[in-house]
Amino acid sequence: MAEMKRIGREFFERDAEQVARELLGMILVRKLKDGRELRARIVETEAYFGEEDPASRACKKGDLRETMKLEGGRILVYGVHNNWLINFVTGKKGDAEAVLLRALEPLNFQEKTKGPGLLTRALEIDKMFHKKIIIDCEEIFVLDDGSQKEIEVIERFRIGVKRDLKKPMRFYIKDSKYVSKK
DNA sequence: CATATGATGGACT
DNA sequence: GTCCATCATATGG
Repeated sequence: MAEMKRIGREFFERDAEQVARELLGMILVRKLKDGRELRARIVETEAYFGEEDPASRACKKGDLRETMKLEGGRILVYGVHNNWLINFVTGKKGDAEAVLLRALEPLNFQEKTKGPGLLTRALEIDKMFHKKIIIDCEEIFVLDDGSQKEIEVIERFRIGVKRDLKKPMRFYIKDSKYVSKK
């Protein structure tokens, strides 16, 4: 078994695209109140930016933009169509950037996780986590087991957005059965 | 307080 | 691929 390393602040304080790519293959750990520990591999992510990104909710002023401007490593949760979506804020303080978690591969549990709204339900993530810091959070964090180097990354345009950027900002693990959409 | 708005999911063609 | 139920949130008065 490869060494399990917990991801720190430096990892998140970089460009959203870079973080979105490198998050693939890593393990998201969620400790529930009842003691159960859910583990899932991150298989699909999307990068979002600020004012210059027409698909980002941070292109308009408000709490979403302010949260995305915080330092890398913050958790951002917001609701749409009665689903909670979880993001990790990336970049330095002042940069409006974040990475959306779109799909997970469950490792030790059996719930639907093929989609951003489904995975938050499976992991019991809600607005309580908004603005928390993932670096030293006991209830949720990310582990690197070193499997990332064996992964082949596919690039696609983002899903469900009206206007996208010129460059694909959605990334997923090739051949994963748990990707939300090919 | 009123109301517009989806970074969705699931059902259906 | 298209349609749409549904509801927390953001924003403005």
